Amino acid sequence: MKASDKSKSRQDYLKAILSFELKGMKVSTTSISEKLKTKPSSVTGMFKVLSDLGLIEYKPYRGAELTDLGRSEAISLMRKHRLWETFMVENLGFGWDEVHEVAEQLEHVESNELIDRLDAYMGYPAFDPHGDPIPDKDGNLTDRRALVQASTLKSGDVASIQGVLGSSDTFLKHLGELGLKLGLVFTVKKVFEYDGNLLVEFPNESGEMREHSWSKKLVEQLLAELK
Amino acid sequence: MKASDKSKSRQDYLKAILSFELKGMKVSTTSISEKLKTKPSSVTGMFKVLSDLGLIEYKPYRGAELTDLGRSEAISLMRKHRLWETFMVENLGFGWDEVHEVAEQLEHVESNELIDRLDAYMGYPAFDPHGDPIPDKDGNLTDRRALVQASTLKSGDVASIQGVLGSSDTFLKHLGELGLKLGLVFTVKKVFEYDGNLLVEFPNESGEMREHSWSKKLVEQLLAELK
DNA sequence: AACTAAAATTAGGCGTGGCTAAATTTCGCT
DNA sequence: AGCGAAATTTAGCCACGCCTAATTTTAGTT
Repeated sequence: MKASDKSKSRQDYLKAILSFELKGMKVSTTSISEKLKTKPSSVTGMFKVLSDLGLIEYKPYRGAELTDLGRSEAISLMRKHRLWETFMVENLGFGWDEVHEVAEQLEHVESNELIDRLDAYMGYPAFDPHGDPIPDKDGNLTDRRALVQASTLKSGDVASIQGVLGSSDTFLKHLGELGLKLGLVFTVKKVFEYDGNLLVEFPNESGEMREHSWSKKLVEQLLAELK
Repeated sequence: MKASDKSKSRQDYLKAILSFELKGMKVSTTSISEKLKTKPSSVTGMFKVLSDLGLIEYKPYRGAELTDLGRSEAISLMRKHRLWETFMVENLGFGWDEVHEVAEQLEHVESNELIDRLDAYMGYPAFDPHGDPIPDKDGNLTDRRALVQASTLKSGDVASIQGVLGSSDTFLKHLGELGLKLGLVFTVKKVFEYDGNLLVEFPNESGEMREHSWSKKLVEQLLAELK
């Protein structure tokens, strides 16, 4: 049995472990079993296997930790998952909420060439449709901690546009029509419960403050940095 | 156990069975085992399972035949396989010879919505990069165009490459090395009686006309459409 | 420090889809 | 028709990843 023996199951475990590590949580057999809809005893068994493969550090009763090898494998899976989600939303027109399940399957397709070409085809997006960063082929993440989807802003917040999640023609064209540019500082005047629209205020080209209504669809694709 | 319980293995068997039926060949346990790199005894076991699932008709010692249910499942897999191959070649820039393995994995992704959107995204292609017809979502095939083996062409004929008969790695790789692509228009300058080679002329990547000699073995596997 | 509840591991099984070896059926040939 | 080789099936086994039940370890409370 070699580390190069990938299996869907092992990959699912690595991804689950990574997700807990990223949240700064201890990786227990119980938590993993809940995430993967298995039982703790099954997780113990798999931890032994992953440990033998050098993918995790595992001490009985002490939980698990990814090794560098395991982490890079898990990040590669995350990269695949997020790139596929991006492709489905940006190119195939799926809703951002419809793509997770299918991406769970697509991420297990073994071909770095495929995923790297898909990445290039989409213009190396830095974020997926949920606003999560997409690791590059070396596993590096663009740091996104300071950025939030504009849809999460509250009334009274002052923020600047620092990125977008989409890259479709129509989306980018729309941004131009609204006069939105990277770095634009705006104030949230009101959040409409009803439809999720945001009433915002920002200066037009002449520097005069104007109010605009941004659609929910739009603000979900805007990444903002709070002032 | 239900028919809706798809499994990679069962799907591979259905596809293999379909491929033999399409060639008009009897579906024996030996032939399937060779195709799937398993053993005849394993095939016997799986035939029983598929038969219980109503996907094939199986009489011991008599081989197997797809039921309508099994055939429609197999054709759906063929559709997925060919659409993914088309996507990889047309959109991602892969060569003909590089896509089969990966498509074998992609075809197992379960989502009709995904494949139908991919189909639409590419404009409902009727043929894959090898010239094989792509079934539509109801399983209907466009009739293969009036194609002839390139080996039957005469001096002076102008034709385009529309498909290939072989699918071996070395064959497909060879096509790439020669710069042959689907749709390539060429002129037959001469047919050599001696060895059946064809002297042909077609443009290289830069658009300059060049003469090449195609071996008999090669042209027997090339499907062409006369202009 | 002892006790107990929660968490984790071990023991023992199960289903899937492979395998080898042995037995059986089919089929071509004389 | 019958014989032998080839094809096929049966019998019995294995690895993987899951399960339940029983046991062991840890950690919190008094």
